[in-house]
Order: sequence, then C-alpha cells, then structure tokens
Amino acid sequence: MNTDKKPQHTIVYETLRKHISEGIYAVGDLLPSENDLCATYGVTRPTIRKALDKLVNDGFIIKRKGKGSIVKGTPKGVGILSLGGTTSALGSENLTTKILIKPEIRPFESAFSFDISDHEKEFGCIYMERLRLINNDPVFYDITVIPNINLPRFTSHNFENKSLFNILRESYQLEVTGGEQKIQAILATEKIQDYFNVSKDQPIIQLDRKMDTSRPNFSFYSQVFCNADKYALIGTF
Amino acid sequence: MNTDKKPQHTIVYETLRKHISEGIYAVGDLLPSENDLCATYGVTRPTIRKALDKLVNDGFIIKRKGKGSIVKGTPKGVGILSLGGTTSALGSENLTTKILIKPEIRPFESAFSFDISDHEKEFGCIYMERLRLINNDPVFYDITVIPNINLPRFTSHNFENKSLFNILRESYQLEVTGGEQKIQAILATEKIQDYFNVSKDQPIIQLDRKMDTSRPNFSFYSQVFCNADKYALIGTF
DNA sequence: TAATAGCGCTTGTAATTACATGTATTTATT
DNA sequence: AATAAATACATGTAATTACAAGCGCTATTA
Repeated sequence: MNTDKKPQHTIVYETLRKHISEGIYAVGDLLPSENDLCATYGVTRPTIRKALDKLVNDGFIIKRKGKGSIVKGTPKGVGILSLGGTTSALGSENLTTKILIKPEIRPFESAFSFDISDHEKEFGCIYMERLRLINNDPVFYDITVIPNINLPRFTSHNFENKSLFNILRESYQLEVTGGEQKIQAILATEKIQDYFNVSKDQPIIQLDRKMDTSRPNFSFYSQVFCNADKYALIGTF
Repeated sequence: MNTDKKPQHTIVYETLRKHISEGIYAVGDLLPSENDLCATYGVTRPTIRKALDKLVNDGFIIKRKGKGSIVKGTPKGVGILSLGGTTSALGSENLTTKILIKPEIRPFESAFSFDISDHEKEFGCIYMERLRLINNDPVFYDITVIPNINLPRFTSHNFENKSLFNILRESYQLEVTGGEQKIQAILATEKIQDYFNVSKDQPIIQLDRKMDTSRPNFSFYSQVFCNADKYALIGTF
C-alpha cells in the first residue's frame, strides 16, 4: 500500500527496535558497536547514529560514552504520552477497539481546547468515538475529530480493531510528526461512569491532544479519557 | 562553577532558543536558512542541523522541506512532561518555591512506584518536600528522594526559589538525561486539600517520576501532585 | 491570458574523514 | 603484588562533499 521508500536510518531504526522488542537483544546487553552496525547494515556511522539517536529518544536504549549502547527494553505501560498512537505503544495483542460512533461528517465547531482556523471550520470534520479495552477492561474512551479536507472515502473504512494512525498512513500518506497534549484530572461524568463501569467519585485523566502531520497545516484532534486506575499511563522523556 | 565547555551545536541551540523566547524571531517567521546559520555561527550544516533538530524536538520550530524552519513559539503551559524540570519549563518569573521539608538524610525505603536497588537502599536518601506556586497559586506539591551517594554537603544548600536541576548540574556535574513517569488521577487527600486549598472532591494529577542522570546508574525520584484545575499540564511529542 | 517549464532556493539523506574523550583491559613498572 | 602507564576500542563532535527532493517565483510558450 505504502510505496514510499524509507531512508536507511529509518530501516536500521525499525530493525533494531524490532530486535529489541523480540528479545533478540536482552535488557542490559550491549548492542553491537556503531562500527559493527555499519558493517552489518552496509551504511556509515552518521546513518547508524541517527538510528541510535531515535532509539535513545524513544527509550529503547541508553548510550554511554566509551562503553556502548545498552538495551533498556521496550517502553512499558500505556505509552500514550509518546508518539505512535495507542496501538503501537501497547503492542496490539492486548488491545481491542470498539467503535461507539462510526466516522461521520459533522460541522466542525470546536477541537476541544485547541484553536481551529476558519479554513478548517469551513470544511467540517470527520467525527468518531471509540472505546479501547485492555484485556477486556475499558481503559480509554476517546473522541476524534479530523478536518474533512482531502480524505476521500474516509468514512467507508472499517475502524474496528484497526489503528487510525495506520489507516492515515497507508491510505492517505499522512504521517503523524508530533503534537501537543494537555492533561487534566476530572471526576467521571455519567457517560464515563457507564463506559468504564466506575463510580462517580472515580478520578479520570483527560487528555486533549493535537496531532500534527506530514501534510502542512493539517492537524487532527482527540480527547481521551483514561481510567488509569488499573493501567498506568507511562511516558519517557 | 561549571567549567565544562559546551559543544557548538548546544551553543547554537541555546542561542536560537533564547532568540525565539525573546521574540527576536516572531511566531510564523522563517528562521534564516541552514546555510545562512552556518555563516552566522561559523559552523557547518551538520552542526546547525543538530541544533535545529533539538529545537524541533522541543517544539520551538517546525521544518518544511523546500521551505525552511518555521518558528512555532515557546512551548506554553506547565511543561512538566518534558525534560528540564519545572523551572525551565515555565520560565522562572511566575514560579516560586516554598520548602516544606528541608533536605534531610533518611533511610531509603521506597521510591514511590519505582524499584530501587539494594545498593541505593544501603546509602539512604536525601528527602525533601516542596510546594510550587504559580502567581501565588499553589500548583505543585512534590516529594523528592535522591540516593545519598557521593553528594557532599547536599543538605546545606539553600533550595528556596532555586532549581534542583541547576544545583545538581552546577555543584555536582549531574545532568538529567531522561527518565520516565507514571500518571494517575486521584482525589485530594487531606494534606493536599490543605496545601492546594481545595475541597475533597477535587481530582488531582499524580506523577511518579524517575530521573536518569549523566552519572551511570544514578537516578533520583519524585512524586508530584498537581492541581491542574487552573494551569494545564502540557507536553509535546 | 493562462498554463507550464525551468531555475534557484530550501531542507533531507548519506558517505567520508578526522580527532576528542570516556571506558576497560592489558602491560609495564615499582 | 599493587600501582600506574599504555593500549585498544567505544561513543562524541565536527568539517566536508555530494546529490535528492520539495517549494515558489519567473519567464517562456501555447
């Protein structure tokens, strides 16, 4: 589907990340030295270092001058605070997604606590609501709004147990490049009590997220409610 | 105090960051091109690009191929979710720090939800509690524990309105290189109701943070309670 | 006049080379 | 045998060069 040819540092990064996730390199082990990796992948040190920098940034390894690259492991927990969407952060094994409101086109009135432009408003938005369950426990309830600009046939995709990020990437060549999020704590509303099966005194984490993409000036938004009682929200920095 | 000589890409990064914060480059403006910056700072493109990469990562600019580096502004809000400690994230103008419990040496029993080694336990820890106020509103209440290993005269420093990160850097050459954090929502305990002057139904954000440092195998820990009612916790990714 | 092809700018990727600096082991010295 | 110096090897920083690819303006052309 995606025929883009990836840069070499991305290939190296993804390969090493996979190897770490699969336990080919154990936690505490040293990765091969940068020069060895150069030989293995047939690239030069700057390319290898770019891949390793990203692994450091994503928390898979740490580096020590004079020592090497030490495998730290796969970032654990519900890493919604870092890039990648919920699915890639968790590993899709335990996560199921239930669609509460299928993607539908609506007027674009607001994007939670973020400002939107007149241009965005004019085109309306694609609106959807999902419930995410980890091992059958409902953990996330999220509302997503995407400006309805140049996304043909979007509402006809099936989102059940599929990653929104992947659909955007594979069908629309849209890569999420970054974003920002605001975090608050609230008491469970009636709707949320119902979805999460919790009492009204249950404190809930609310994340308002803005996702920037590789298409200039195209961002989409989501509001995520988390029952962090059983599963911790984890992030590295 | 700190006589380390900084690499050039760090100098460029810090200079540009300062210029953006001070409004010398306005939001939406283009930075000078990479080649221009090379000439200005007397370095080569890889060096400039390293500095720009960090600015992108920290949310100060975004880059567009064929266009340039667009100034995004200074990351707003209480950016405790990214690196740098509370002070640097906010700009120290609005933030005051009140010491509730001055640093004292205690047995090291636990580090909140993180595991600690026998080696750490053996040496005990430095314990302190602080209340942070933004414009005189109490917003953070935090407990910090630091393994008492090779930190001479630590408890004799004055921490009132001073940054812990700066003291660690300047007096002990300890740089925070990263870390992880767990996020939960809780109801205000009596102590927190008192500190934050809120009712018992007020939901509070609890952050358990582990900070890794440039000294191998040396981390310290803090538990931060945030009243995110008035000031949002913001992070970029 | 309107579409387009070209050009000059930008950033993105990548190889190559050189030296600095921290770590750990080995070797030589006392 | 204990200490210190030498060493090999790791990552860190940096300059240099080359080409690819995206953006926007201009001038050419239909």
